Amino acid sequence: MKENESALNQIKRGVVELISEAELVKKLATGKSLRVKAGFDPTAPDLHLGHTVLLQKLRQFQDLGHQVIFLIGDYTATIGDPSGRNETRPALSEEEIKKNVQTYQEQVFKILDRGKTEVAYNSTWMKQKSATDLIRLASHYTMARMLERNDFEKRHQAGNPIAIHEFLYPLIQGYDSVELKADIELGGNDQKFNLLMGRTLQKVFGQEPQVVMTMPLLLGTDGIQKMSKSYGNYIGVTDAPSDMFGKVMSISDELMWGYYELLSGHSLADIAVLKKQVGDGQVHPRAAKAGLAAELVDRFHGAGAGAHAAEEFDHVFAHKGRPEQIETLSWSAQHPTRLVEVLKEAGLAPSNAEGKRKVIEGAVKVNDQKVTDPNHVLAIPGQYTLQIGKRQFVRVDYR
RNA sequence: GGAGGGGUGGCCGAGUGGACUAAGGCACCAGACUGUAAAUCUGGCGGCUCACGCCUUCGAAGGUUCGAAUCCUUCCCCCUCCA
Repeated sequence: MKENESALNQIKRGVVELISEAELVKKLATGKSLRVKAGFDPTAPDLHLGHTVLLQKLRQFQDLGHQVIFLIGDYTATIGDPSGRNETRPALSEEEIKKNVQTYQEQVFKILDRGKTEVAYNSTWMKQKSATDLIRLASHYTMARMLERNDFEKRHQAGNPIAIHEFLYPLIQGYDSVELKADIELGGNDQKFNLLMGRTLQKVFGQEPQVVMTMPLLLGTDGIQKMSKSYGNYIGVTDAPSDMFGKVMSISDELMWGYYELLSGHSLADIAVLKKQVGDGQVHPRAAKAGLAAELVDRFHGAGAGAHAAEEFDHVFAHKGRPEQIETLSWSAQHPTRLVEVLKEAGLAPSNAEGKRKVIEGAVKVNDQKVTDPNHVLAIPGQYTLQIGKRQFVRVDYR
């Protein structure tokens, strides 16, 4: 019994809501390997740290001997999850979905134990369904209850459109739990409604309702919206070590604590101590942040990668040096040599006009020399290290 | 089916014949200050051109006009009320 208690505590760490604890205790007490489901919409081609909050929790279940079902919502992706949205999501093409699924498969096992993971696709059963099946499914829920949902209600109140098919999303997600006979379903905090639908439908189909656990949403690097590829505020698990380190360093001090709690392996007590030390000046906030950045880089790029990224970071930003790895472009004399055009060709500026503006603004350096003349021309042959802003470097090699 | 309101740059939102590449805000980029933090200040924020300048953009397509985001026609889309 003691074992189950400590397992319970582990499971509960960081969880926002658990419905219900009593049911969870009961399920754990059976001693069986539980079926733990989490669904992912293959809407973004890369996993980011926001996804890992949930994945780490799944991993915990695996380590406790349970079966994880990684459900890929390839069917639901064609609908688009309305959760947390104030507008209809664009539906994805089959081809995009296929590509994204591929990427998920490659990246998710950086965290999950492949041997204890069952990968499922909800298209497997949903494609078999007839219109009649769907209508029958829809009969188990009411409009009034759908509209109780905060995001729907807000959109409704604001006079924004809600398409009928968006009501089907939670129903289908809930039905997935029926198909999979899920004992537990995990999701982001914004998924609560969809997760509860699983319980409702499981009861309808005579199954024991799943336990619902929601995890906090990780804010993006902007500190405002949840981390999401589509908001451009994400840190990808495949980001290069230096990028990952840099992105973490660029988050605000305040946000850092949320990241510590959701992402780091430190105990909550340790984090509280660190926070206090930063508070009374014993530890510089920058150092605390660098520690977090290094830990995360280590996790995704192997032990030691974090320390290396930290060194590199100091070299480039604290000592204003050049990064170790600079993308090098080998160009023939055919390529433009006018600086503004070179910036565009090298991908440092989206247009000549923008490149020109940046030159005039004094944001551009050639071989560490600031160049402010928009008509500057590079002599060829020659090698040039171009820098725009603080962090973008490209080396151009004219032959 | 009927009546009314509306679609403006990444977002919000002014503008109802010329001074409109389109006010203002947010976001974003760069510079200063820093710890690539926050806050603040400064500049920028459609494209092409060394440049004079040219081209593209106010849901879509046509039209009126010397001139259209603004007027007309058709179409598409959204919202509200009634049925």
